[in-house]
Amino acid sequence: MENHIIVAEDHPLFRAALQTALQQALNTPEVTEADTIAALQGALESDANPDLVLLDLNMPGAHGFSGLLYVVGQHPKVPVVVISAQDDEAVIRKAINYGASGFIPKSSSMDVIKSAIQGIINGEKWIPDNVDMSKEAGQEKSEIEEKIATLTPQQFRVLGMISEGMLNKQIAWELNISEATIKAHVTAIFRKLGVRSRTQAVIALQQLELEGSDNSQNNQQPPISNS
Amino acid sequence: MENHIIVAEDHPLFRAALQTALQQALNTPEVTEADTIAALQGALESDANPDLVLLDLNMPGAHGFSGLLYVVGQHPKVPVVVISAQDDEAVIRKAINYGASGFIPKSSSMDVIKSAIQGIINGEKWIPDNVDMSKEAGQEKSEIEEKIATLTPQQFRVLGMISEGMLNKQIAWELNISEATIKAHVTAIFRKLGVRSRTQAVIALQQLELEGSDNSQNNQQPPISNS
DNA sequence: ACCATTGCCACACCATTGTATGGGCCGGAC
DNA sequence: GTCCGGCCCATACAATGGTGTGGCAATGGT
Repeated sequence: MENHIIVAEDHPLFRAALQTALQQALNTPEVTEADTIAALQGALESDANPDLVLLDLNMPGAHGFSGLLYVVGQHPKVPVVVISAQDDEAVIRKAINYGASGFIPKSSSMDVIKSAIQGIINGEKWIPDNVDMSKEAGQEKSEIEEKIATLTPQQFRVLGMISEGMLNKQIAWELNISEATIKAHVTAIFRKLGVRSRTQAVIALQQLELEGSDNSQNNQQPPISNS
Repeated sequence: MENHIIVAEDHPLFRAALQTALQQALNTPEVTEADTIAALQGALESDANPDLVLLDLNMPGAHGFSGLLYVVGQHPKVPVVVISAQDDEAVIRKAINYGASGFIPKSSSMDVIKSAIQGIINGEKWIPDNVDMSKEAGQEKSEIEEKIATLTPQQFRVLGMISEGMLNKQIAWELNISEATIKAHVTAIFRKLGVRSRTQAVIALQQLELEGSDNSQNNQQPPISNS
């Protein structure tokens, strides 16, 4: 069988390793590589129904889970496997809750990666088995996450550039479209995100990244008793 | 002896607990409380030479280590003890490298806190003893961190408000000064940070928070099999 | 006492941002 | 087919953002 796989992975070495794993795990797969979120978007526009997307978190152009949220938001039918160097239980659970079909830690061995890919291609879920997915399975997406998933591809690109500090003028030049159009996109993005300035937009995006790092002082009162 | 201590801590319960610890650890200390970075700044302007500052990370008005950086930048002689719910080794080492005189995890018992305070008042350093500070002791501050330390108190306040998405006009109203003055501050801040827009300024600030969470692929186990 | 430095402030001026309105071109869904 | 929605573009306008210039007061070194 011929499978089309999109590999969205920043690090060239690891991308090559994934290539090898795919060649061995599948029969003559057709692999498209993407090293940025923009490239991933391009690949999904060429073929909106790949059999699988391997997605690294923390790619250039994305922040935290925003890349995953975008893909599952725009292409709900496409199975996405998250590949990440971070393998906290919280990160894994979050990825699955946001619609990923699986999670493969970068520390996995080649054999593990191969079997994971084969399983997922056949419609299974796949996660490291030392993770307990049962508890708290029913988390919801936060506000901002749902909103990001409603952005159109172009809007998502523009938002990414805004959150890199670029001016409307620069974005227009980079995308080869007029500044007037950029402004139109920007206004649309603000409406969807519920903010009123580009500064607030990048602040909203930061929230995304911090949410995973859990923690802290939710309700932990001081452990003090005293004399 | 009369000691003047500033307690900068957001959570009221914990602030009260620290009060108790201070009363017991020291002889009739004079304690000033601050629940925001702005309040801490005010306290430091009233008395620029307190004997000790207890500083919680993640206070309203600060982001990550920016509060610590500001205090040590503007008041290098004042000993600062960081108090935090996060007690990762990386966070602790970072705090010390940025000029903190000690680190007290929020999970510490009352006795530990008392002895820590007593030690630091006497000029010692104090860190949890399960942390190995020897390795990599000579880290340097990153670009952005050094820059933040050069901000004036007012500039620091303004930067904090910018990174909360406020307009110049709103900031002016909040600080009871004219918008023109805010703009002057903003321009000065940008120069010091090396950025050209408020958006880039908040992006620069995010870098600060992410730097600690590094660690990436230190996992070499291939511990997986599958679903 | 003098000067240099630094923070604070205000006015004038230009650049950027954000919105509204209106239009044209597609491709997919009904 | 028609309708809808994304994408593109333009004009005009109001608001906000950012800089240059200069003035004032306080500080600290000489």
